[in-house]
Amino acid sequence: MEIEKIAQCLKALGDPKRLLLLNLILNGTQCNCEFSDSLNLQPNLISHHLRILKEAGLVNIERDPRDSRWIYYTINQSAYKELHEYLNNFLDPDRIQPRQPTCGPVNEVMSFAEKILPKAKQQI
Amino acid sequence: MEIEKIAQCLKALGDPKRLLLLNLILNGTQCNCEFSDSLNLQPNLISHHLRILKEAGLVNIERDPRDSRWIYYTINQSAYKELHEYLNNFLDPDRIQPRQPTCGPVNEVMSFAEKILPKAKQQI
DNA sequence: TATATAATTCAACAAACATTGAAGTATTAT
DNA sequence: ATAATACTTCAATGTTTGTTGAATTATATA
Repeated sequence: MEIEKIAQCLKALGDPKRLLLLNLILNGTQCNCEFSDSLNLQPNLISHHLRILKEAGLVNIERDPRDSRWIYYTINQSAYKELHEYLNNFLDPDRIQPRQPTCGPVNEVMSFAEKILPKAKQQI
Repeated sequence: MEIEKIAQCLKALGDPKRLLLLNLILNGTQCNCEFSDSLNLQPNLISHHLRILKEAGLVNIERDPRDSRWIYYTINQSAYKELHEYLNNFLDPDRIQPRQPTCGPVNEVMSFAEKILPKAKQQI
């Protein structure tokens, strides 16, 4: 998954209403009308936010075979799993490295240590 | 962590350049000048994006005690861990529920089953 | 004191975004 | 055929955002 795609997903999720919307879909809610009632938003605004989630690839769209006026949104499971795994790795706190100065005053001290006190530096 | 705060963090991360920036901080890089070199962006633009990450609470700012012209950005570990855990739960694919129709044509069938075939419905 | 350095802040702009109300599409019900 | 339903798309609005270049702050150096 490319970084632009990850950013697009995160941007799509970076809105409280869309987070609530996605949460409803996760819970099994699906119709625009239900979203509209739950979130107290106009149907066209729901459509707008759903499209952003869809364009990010997080949700699928499906029309009811009996009455195609009804549209059901579902989680795109593969994309969802991929995002989950990517973020779980990316945001892993174990990845946090201590500062590795390559410039600035601290680095000059390090350079000094490198020249004058090579063994002391190894202990730092 | 409130949903608005989560959304703010996700929004802050919803930009390729800020993802790269955060990745550099995670790896131990810190000075504006280094970010500027790595990402090929002007220092003031780096400042802009760093501020958005800071305002989301994801990074800390610290001035060099020897030469306070230099500013070091570091990961806000507690906020980072909290976000990691929250998203790991929120985006967990196991949370995905099957559709639970409460309206639409499918629901009418369910209502029919509820009235006429209560035992058959339990098998669905 | 004057100059250089590291980074931020300001002003300005076009592009993108959320929101609203109205119109449109496709389908079903009467 | 007409009306109702479920939802989308369009047009218009004000707001926010990313980007640029210039000005500014704060500190260190010559």
